[in-house]
Amino acid sequence: MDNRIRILRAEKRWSQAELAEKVGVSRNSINSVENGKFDPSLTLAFRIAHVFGESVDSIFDKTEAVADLDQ
Amino acid sequence: MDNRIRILRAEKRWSQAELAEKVGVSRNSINSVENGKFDPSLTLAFRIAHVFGESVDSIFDKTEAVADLDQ
DNA sequence: GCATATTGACAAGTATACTTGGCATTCATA
DNA sequence: TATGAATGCCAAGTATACTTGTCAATATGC
Repeated sequence: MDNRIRILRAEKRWSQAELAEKVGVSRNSINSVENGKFDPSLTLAFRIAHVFGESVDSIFDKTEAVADLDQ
Repeated sequence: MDNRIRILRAEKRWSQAELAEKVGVSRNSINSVENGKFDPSLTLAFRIAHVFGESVDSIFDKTEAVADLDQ
């Protein structure tokens, strides 16, 4: 799933390891989510949004998730 | 995780089975998410938000998810 | 009352998010 | 140089989202 994590992280000048520590997951998880290897849980999405002071909807791109829903 | 699915579903007069069919998961999954038995994936959260025409952040309550993040 | 729809719940299996640990590459800087 | 920080990636294990199938309890309509 596309997301703005890398950009937001650059603005804050946080490494993947720093972000991982802030939201309480492993660096590998941040790396995998950031690179679209797998989607975060809703809980992790909320935690990432929280530390950046943004909404889940503004950080993660729902396009692929809802692509097949429109009648 | 607290959420407004039951209320939104009542407004639309959709059964759990109807909502499940719309978002492409089993009725058991909707029932479990609605009753807080487990949290939805971010993808499912987006799909639920989409069929109700709302945002993920407005439907799901992030309070528990971010409870331990504030320094 | 009777039939049907809806919901809550459980068990067992599958898919996937997430962990730990490690290794290679790149970049900055001493 | 060389040393460390940051990133990408892989493998194997654990945790949990989600499925199918089923049953009981409750509501709703005839």
